[in-house]
Amino acid sequence: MVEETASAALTLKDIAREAGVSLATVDRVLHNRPGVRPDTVRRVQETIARNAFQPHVAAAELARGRARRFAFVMPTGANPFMLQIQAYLGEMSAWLSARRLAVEMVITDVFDPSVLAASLEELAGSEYDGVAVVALDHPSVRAAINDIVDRGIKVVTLVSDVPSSRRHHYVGIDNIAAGRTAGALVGRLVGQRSGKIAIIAGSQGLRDHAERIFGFNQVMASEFSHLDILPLLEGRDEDDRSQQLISRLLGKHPDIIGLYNVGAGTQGVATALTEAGRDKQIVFIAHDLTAMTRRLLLQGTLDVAISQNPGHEARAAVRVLLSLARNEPILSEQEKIRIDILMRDNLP
Amino acid sequence: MVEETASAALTLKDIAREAGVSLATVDRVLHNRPGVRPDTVRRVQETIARNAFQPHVAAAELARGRARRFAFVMPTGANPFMLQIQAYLGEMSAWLSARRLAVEMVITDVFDPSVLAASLEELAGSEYDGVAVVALDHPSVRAAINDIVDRGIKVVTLVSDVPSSRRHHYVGIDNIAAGRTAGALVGRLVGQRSGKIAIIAGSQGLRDHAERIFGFNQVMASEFSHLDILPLLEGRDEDDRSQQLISRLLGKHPDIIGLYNVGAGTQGVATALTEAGRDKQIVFIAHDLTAMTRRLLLQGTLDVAISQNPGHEARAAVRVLLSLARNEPILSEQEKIRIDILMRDNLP
DNA sequence: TTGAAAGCGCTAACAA
DNA sequence: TTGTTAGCGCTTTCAA
Repeated sequence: MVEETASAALTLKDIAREAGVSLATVDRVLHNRPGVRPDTVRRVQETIARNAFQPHVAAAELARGRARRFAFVMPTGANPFMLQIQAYLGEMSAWLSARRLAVEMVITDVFDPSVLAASLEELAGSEYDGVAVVALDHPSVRAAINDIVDRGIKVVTLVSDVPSSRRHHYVGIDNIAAGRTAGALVGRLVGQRSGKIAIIAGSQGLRDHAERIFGFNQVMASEFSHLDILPLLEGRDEDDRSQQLISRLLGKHPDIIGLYNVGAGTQGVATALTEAGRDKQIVFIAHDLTAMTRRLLLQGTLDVAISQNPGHEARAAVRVLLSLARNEPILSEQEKIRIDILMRDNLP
Repeated sequence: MVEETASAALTLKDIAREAGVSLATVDRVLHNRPGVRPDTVRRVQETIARNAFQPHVAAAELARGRARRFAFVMPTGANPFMLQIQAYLGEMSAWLSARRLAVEMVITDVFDPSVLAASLEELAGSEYDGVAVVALDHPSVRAAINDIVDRGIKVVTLVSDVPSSRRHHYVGIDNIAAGRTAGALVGRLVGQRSGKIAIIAGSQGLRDHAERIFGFNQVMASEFSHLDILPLLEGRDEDDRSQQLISRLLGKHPDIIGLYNVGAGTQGVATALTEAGRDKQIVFIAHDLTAMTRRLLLQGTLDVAISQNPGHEARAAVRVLLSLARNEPILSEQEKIRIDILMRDNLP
């Protein structure tokens, strides 16, 4: 039994002939370009629809000539997750250049709203077809994003969103759901035991951290209200500071049974746990898969890493920008970033 | 700070000029076609390498003219996971036809080795550029796959592998690791409690089921040896039969605390659990995300669904076949199928 | 408001 | 063994 899923190949010429116009006119209609009588537009559109005509992307890309240029605005510093995204973009270079796509990195301090906004404003005046940006949610950043959009450049926010802007797409996870997932896992994995749960974040000022904390607390309050949540610590995503804070906390509370690290600094937290000799008794959940969290998972110090796939995010951002630039529909199911639960046995 | 990742665009013509040969010769070398002096081959290859030349895929695709045809050999019957894969292929139809790719379904009884082998042999004589097949691991199937490969057709196994064949690629998960993941989750989620663990599969004869059982037992024996694993039940992936078997088992053992369903029939198992009023006390883990398992997760009957993303598998199979057909490298990180752990809060 | 025509960078058939 | 050349199906001037 054989079933067809794709049909024979019509071309622009076929449509032109059937609609009784020239190639150029069909092209104009296809791209909503001006200079065609409404009447003609309708006739051509009908012909296109009637034949379910799909223009050949390869031909379009070739005829276009000009290469597409995308800019990725990424943070300075050694954040391993961001470095992984950049690494995957690097690995795509052959794929990109075979398609005449150019991806350029713009490294800037995304945590300073005025610096980020300035970098973005610069891009607004540039020749880019699209921009992916790890965006801080701040009014001046929002304004800068809207400026870029107004210039006809496609914009996707990456990892961190600015929902109030007019960006075309967000590539990243739902951080509230990620926090809820962490909460559910802590609650489930501590089992019947009762005791205290510690939570440490980089800073409550970071939107993604705040959202994760919100989701976490939501679940703890509604489903595990017998557990005692300790006040939030802020480790600024630094190992040393996180280690000190957790060491002190462990000293004060001998009955901690669960620990959630919302941001970075996981190595510091892990060190505090092992030094106190309590890494096996305390359920420890953190974010992101790096060489370090992988090692901690394998040795059992870390119970679960909640992560988003950096390779997928990198590729999804490129694909979405490309689809937007080509005015193609986006395969939204494909581009949705999942919240991965990684344990020792399903490590990729 | 701006960093380039892709370079300016050379063309075949540039390479031809620099190597002192014609377009056609460069093309021959590029595709390892015969009829070029070894000497010339080397010179051209050096020029290509020196310039890191990447031929423009769009131009190649366009010049080639002929559309590529892929066949997907999928099982008869109403297996929801397989239907989801087919559905995602359907959703890709605009994407496919814009690239002049044709995907055709060949529905056959993949569980009968002779029927499957016969279907495959038929494809060997066909005009397909590539075949994706949900393959039973059996000598005659292996032989049929090798025949197809010998005809120059690209083959990927989908969901279920035949590692001993010469298929070009496998798109699916590591089922041993999936079983291990299930074991680790059951063991962790039952907590301090001690009691019995039930396990039911479709059939031990199915390779993926056998592998999952193997992985599950491995983890239970090494890490949760205090738990008592009951003998394996075989529900033939049918709801009714699974329900009966589990009902009887629950009646016999009041101290069951965990239950792992390796294959389909999850609805039957869930019904047995709820009818016995024990769905909240027993940790229940099953496979695949469907409307039904989603509902069971949300209502708390099912604790975890271990799944592989059918949309990703469908797209990965197409992309891999396409890359193979074009002799492009495969982005292996992208095409690797992950073992997803899905709980209520990270449902996609 | 519409159409004609010259490519884009390859592939493949044919010629030399 | 190598080269020449006519397209592939679009986009984009330029002309009408």
